[in-house]
Amino acid sequence: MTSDVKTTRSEAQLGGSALCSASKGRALCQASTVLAAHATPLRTRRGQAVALMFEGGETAFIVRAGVLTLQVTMPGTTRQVVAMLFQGDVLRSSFAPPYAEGALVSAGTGEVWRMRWTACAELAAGDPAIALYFDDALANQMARQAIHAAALGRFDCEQRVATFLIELALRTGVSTSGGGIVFDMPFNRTDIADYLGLNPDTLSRIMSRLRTSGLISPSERSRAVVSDLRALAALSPAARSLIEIHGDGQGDPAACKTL
Amino acid sequence: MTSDVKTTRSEAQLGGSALCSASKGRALCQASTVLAAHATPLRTRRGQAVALMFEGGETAFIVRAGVLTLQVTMPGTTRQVVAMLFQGDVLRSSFAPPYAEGALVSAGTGEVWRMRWTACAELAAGDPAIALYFDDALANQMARQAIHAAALGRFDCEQRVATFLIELALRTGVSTSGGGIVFDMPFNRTDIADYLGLNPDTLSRIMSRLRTSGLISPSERSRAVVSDLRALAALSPAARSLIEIHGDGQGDPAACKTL
DNA sequence: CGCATGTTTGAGGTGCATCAAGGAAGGTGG
DNA sequence: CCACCTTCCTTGATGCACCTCAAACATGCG
Repeated sequence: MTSDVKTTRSEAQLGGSALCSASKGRALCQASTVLAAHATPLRTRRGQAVALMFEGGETAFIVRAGVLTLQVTMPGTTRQVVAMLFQGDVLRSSFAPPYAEGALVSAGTGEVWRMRWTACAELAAGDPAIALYFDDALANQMARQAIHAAALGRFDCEQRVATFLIELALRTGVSTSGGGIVFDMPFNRTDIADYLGLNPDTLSRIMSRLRTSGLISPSERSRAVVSDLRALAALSPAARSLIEIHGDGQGDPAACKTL
Repeated sequence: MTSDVKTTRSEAQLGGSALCSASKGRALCQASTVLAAHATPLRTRRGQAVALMFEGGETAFIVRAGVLTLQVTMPGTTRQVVAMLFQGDVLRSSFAPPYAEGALVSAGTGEVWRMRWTACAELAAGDPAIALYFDDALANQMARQAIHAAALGRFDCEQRVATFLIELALRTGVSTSGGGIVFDMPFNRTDIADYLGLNPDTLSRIMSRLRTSGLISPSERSRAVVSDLRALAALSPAARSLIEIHGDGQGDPAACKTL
C-alpha cells in the first residue's frame, strides 16, 4: 500500500502534476477510496463554472486534478480571484461570502469531486484519517490565503507577479533540460490580473519586463517557462514561504535544488 | 437550555460584545464546556503577542473575548494584518505561513483558549458538536478572508475604510440613543492601515473626510462612533456580505434595522 | 515642564490605472 | 490558398490615487 502511494506520486511528478506534501498525500490516499465512494466526479474544462450549491444545500468539493479558482465579485467592483485551488484542496459552498457573486471556475481541464457537505462531515466523524485530511488541507489553504493577503496588501506589482509565477511553477511545473521550469498556464491575462489585484495592461508590461531580463522565456500561448527561478524568487518576498508550502521537497526536484 | 443560551446572548449584547451567529453560538455553547476542560485560558492585553507554537507543537487557539489579529511580515515588506479574529474564531499555528514572521497579537483586552492541536482533533473526533463548531467557524473565517482579499485587491481606499468600520461596528458595536453605533477601537492608526493595505497617512485623511461628512463622529481615543451606518454601508461594496456574516440578525438590532 | 508617542495635514512625487491604437494568433468561410 | 473576423496581448501617452516626507499638533506621563 505504502509503496503503491510512492509509485503513484512519482508518476504524477513525471507527468508534471505534483502532489501535495508527503503527509497530506498519504492521508489523502487513505481517505480517497472512502471519499470516492461518496462523491460525484466532475470533469471540468477551461472557463467552466461549477455551481457552488448542489440540490440547494451546502456542498463540498475536492480538487482532484487541474487548477480551479474561487472568484468573488462585490457589487460595483470588478472580479477578484480569491484563491487558486490545486489538487487535494477542499472547498465548501460557504467559503464564498454571501451577496458577492461567488463562483468556482475551472482554469484549465480538471476534475473535481462533489458531495453534500453533511455527507462529508459524517465521513470525517467516522474516520480520523479523513478528518485529518480535511483539517490539514484547510490549514494549508489558510496559510496560502495569508500569503495572498500579504501580497495583495503589501507587494508592489512586480513582486506580485513573481509570487504568482513561483506558485504555479512549484505546483504544476516540470524542470527542463536547460534548468528552467515549464508549466501549463491555464489563465489568461485577465485572470492573473484579477488574482493579483492588478490591471491587465500593467501585468502585460511586467511580463514583458521579466521576459527581456531573461527570468521567463517567451513561450507559446497556454504554456509558460520560468528560465531563472532563483532570480524570480529573489523578486518575491513570499518565495521561501511558497517553497515550503508548495514545493515541500515533494515537487520537482530541480525546482527546489535551484534554490 | 435553549433559553439559557438566549439569555446569555442578549446579556452579551447589552455588554457590547455580540456573539456569533445563532447556530454557531449554540454549537459553541454545547462544545464550550468540553473544550474548556482541555484548554488553557490566556488573558491578553493590548499589543500582547501570543506565541503561535506552544511546547514546540501545533497549537489551537479559540478566541473567547476581545479582538485578535493574525499578522504576517514577509521579508523586505511591511507588516500585513491578515485577519481579525473575533469571539468564537479558531486559529491553528499552521494558519500562519512559514518564513513569514507570523504573529498572533491581541488588539485590545481579550481572552483566548489555548490547547494542543492534537487534543483539539481528538475532541472533534469524539464529539460531532465540537467538530461542527470547528467546521462552521472555519467556513465563516474563510468567507471573511475572501471578503478581505476582495477588499485588498479591488476596493479603493475609502471603500476599504468603510468596510473595516462596518465590520467592527457589526461585531462589537452597541447602538446609541442617537441612532449611531459605538464600539471600542482596539486598533491604532497603523494597525488599521496594515489591515487594509494602506498608508497610515492616507487612512488618517479618509477618516477626517468621513468625519467632516458626518458618517462617523469625532470621539475620544480608543472609542469610535459610527453615526450613519446606512451611509457608510453605501460606501462599502462588501456591506451586505458583512451584515449577513457578522450581523446575521443577531447583532445589535439597531445596526441591522438601520439597513 | 520636557519628553515620548501618536495623529493630522500639507506639498510633492510616483506607481499603477486608464485609454487608445496597433499587432499576433487562431478560426471560419469563400 | 487567402481575406476577414474575433480574441487576446502589447505598448505608448497621460492622469490620478495613493505614497512619502516633513512639520505642526495633540496627548499622556514621569
